[in-house]
Amino acid sequence: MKKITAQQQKVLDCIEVYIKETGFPPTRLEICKELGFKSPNAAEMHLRALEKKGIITIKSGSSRGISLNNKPSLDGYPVIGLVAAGSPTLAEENIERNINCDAALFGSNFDYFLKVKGLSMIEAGIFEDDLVAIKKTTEINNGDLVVARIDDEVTLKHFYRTQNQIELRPANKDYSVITVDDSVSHFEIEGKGVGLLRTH
Amino acid sequence: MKKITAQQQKVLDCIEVYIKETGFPPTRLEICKELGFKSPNAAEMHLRALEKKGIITIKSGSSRGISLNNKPSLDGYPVIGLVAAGSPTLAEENIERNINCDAALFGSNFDYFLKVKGLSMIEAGIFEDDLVAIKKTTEINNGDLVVARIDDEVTLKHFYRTQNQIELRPANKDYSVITVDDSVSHFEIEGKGVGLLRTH
DNA sequence: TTATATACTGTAATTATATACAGTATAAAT
DNA sequence: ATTTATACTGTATATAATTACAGTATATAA
Repeated sequence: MKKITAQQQKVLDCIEVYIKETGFPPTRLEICKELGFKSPNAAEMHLRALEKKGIITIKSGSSRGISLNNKPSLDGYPVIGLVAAGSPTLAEENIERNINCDAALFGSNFDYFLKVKGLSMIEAGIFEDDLVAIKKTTEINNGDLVVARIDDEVTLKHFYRTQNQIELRPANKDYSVITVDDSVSHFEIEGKGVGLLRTH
Repeated sequence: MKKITAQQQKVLDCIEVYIKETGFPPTRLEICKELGFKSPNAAEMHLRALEKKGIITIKSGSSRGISLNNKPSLDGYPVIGLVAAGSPTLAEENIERNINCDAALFGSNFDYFLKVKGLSMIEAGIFEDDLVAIKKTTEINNGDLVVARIDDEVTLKHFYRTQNQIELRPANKDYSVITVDDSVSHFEIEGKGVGLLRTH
């Protein structure tokens, strides 16, 4: 993101405050009135600059057609979509969006949401595109829902430790159990599922 | 809050979706285009009705001057456990606890959480003690997850309207379809499931 | 029976708004 | 030394948008 000038920041703040108070964005003239400009073109130029810098989007020809592109929700939780091979789960590139909610929404606190891919946990009531709230921890008990990394691939399964090996069990009879053994060069528990969020 | 008609609900939903997608409210003509009306006055009249009922506020003379009055409830969203026979779902005695979260957690806004009893929706990934986010509305499409009241009993099922009857279908082959017919003295749709919350 | 509310079509006027164009001025970058 | 970006004023105009008014039709309430 490019640097923003002091005046552009003022205009941006003005838009944010206006939306917060009214529920819709201001017009050029309203921005001028608020900031003391005498020409609508003053606002127009700042809006163009902000758009060029990718901070807002202006829908041409529409009144009040300003949308804010920044949703950095300070206290939101990141939604992790597909994890690119080799990148840390929480890397910027894997964050799909942010969700604002209470830290205690699922009893214990958590760190991020993982968006479920595939149907391997369907019998546990975990469907594709469901969001599983993940708490970063390596304290795992048998039967826990875990996020594990196996050879640069991230997977969500039930964890079971038997006498001398670790099993990652799907909840779908069409999938097979993953056994962590010598054929696996890298294995790591990233965290534990503490909750689930689904939008119908 | 006064009762809202089906058409007014459509207009309200349309506004909510539009704001969610663009960041600013629609014009009368945009509402018409979305809902198939041919006169801007159709939208105007619905907006006036919604304003009269206190659901929206219209800033006169402003383009796109629509604000939603839906307030993020101060002490969170109620979790409804067992609904006592004869009592309104949201009656004090049925509220188990309150959950603090964003109104837009599930895309559209919602009114309360219903705690799931029994296994009748298990094949839809809805387990016992899951919390289903319910939006109070009577606008239902086939296949929607609905909260229905049948003879003072509240149930969560999939809604299907066939030629001449209404069916409430469970998502569990061990349960049978409920057919709404003459044997039912009272039937009412209370709302629609828009999301799900589960704590592991 | 007569209102009153819902649910629209269709037209038109007024005003709200975006946006182009012509300037002025200053500071930083090339 | 000349361009380029910032930071505006001031005017004008096409069009976006609200909103009034005149109808039609149906259902429900008083």
